[in-house]
Amino acid sequence: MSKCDQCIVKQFNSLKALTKDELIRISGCKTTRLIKKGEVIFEEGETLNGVFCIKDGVCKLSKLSANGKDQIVKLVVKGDLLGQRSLVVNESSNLSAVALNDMEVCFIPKDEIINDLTKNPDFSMDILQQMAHDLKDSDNVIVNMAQKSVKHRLSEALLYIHNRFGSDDSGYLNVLLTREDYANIVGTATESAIRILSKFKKDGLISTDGKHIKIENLEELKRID
Amino acid sequence: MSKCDQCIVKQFNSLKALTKDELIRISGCKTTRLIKKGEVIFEEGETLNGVFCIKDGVCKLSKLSANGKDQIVKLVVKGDLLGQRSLVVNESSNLSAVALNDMEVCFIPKDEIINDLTKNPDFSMDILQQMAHDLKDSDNVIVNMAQKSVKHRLSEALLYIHNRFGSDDSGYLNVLLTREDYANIVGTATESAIRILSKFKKDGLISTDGKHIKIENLEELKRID
DNA sequence: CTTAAAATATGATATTTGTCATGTTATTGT
DNA sequence: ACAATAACATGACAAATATCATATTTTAAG
Repeated sequence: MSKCDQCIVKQFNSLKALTKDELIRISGCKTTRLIKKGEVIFEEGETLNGVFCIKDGVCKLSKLSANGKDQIVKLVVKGDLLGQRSLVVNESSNLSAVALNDMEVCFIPKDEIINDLTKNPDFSMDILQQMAHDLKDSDNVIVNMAQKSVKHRLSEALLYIHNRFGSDDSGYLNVLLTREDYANIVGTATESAIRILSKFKKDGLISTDGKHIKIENLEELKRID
Repeated sequence: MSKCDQCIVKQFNSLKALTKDELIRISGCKTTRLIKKGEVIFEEGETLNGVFCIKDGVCKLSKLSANGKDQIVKLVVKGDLLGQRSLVVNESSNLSAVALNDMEVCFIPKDEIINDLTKNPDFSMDILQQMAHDLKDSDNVIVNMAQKSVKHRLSEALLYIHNRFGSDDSGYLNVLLTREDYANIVGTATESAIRILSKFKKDGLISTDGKHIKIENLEELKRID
């Protein structure tokens, strides 16, 4: 069993605010789980019995809209926590989580987190700050959705993924998304996303190799509006 | 000077989690301010030196988009707190706040709130829960913006205002918004908002008297998509 | 009370985006 | 290796929405 107090991943989330003792206690009750690409971590409406700490991999958080389309609300990466929101308000999850590549996650039972939340002000303050930050991000997403064109949103999605997840040696984005995923991030029809990506390709802004996308002209891509 | 511990308004926000002593202390340092309709409470980018507790009135929280349009992100009412997010992360405000009618607000200095936040776990937990709730709301707004038509969003805006703020004796919505405000809530051009409201009126879903809007057929309005 | 400014309204038109159809190319399971 | 399925691609068209112009009505300032 790996030890949370020695885990580097916790540096990137609120668990860093826990004391050594608290981390050791959590080491004793956490479970580690390997999740395959495409696997569902939890579904919208499901009761979460704890939080997930992402040790490796990326997953998408989405919500089903009335029109039957999934809207991807957030991408969650190595280092992020998952499920705190639902846990804090003691509600079932408002989002579904699906792995975008093979993942390794640690599951920490609800009671442990609640316990730390009530007893360690550093921890609850860190969670609070993280949530305040998420809320600001959400405001920005709302404004983008409301005011920017699909083309603009898609260019920004590419730039976001480039900045957040980086690219491999050959310059291809590290996260593999289907065209449908891209459509579900920017909130458009899959065909529209495909068309716009084709246009970007034709204009030399990106190149593609199957699902792999490489940004060829970052500056021009930033200028899209 | 009015006493916070006897103020009914605090029941509706996180200040209810404060002890009587803490409330008395806050009574001593808070200032009350009357704000006229249309007046700016604070601007995007402005440093907030505390939080506002809305005693009466309504204001809009908006963010300026790159295209020069304001996007209204939230309506804040009597009983709500304003500015906690910025205060928690110690950042300048990401939103502007403008009064939609005459308001009465109490301003509580930053240090007092920070002090309570670190010393009273009930208070910080309440703030945390409120923020978790806001975050869920934001997710829903994102999905709506991304997946629903302008007409649908506008119908839902009317229903939201009806539910949240109610109507007067004659059935007119209690909050007066310009057509531009409606456009900025749903994220569309002012002309589009005007056109759709005209259509709603023609179809008997609403009636209008200047800026005053009355919902005439709630059920049909709910059916718009 | 009057006049300028702002808000509302509506037509004409352009642009953006969605939908449906259909074909091709990749992936996956056996 | 090979079907079956999913993903990608693209044309044709429809629908939604934005933009620009202009007129009318309402509101606010002096």
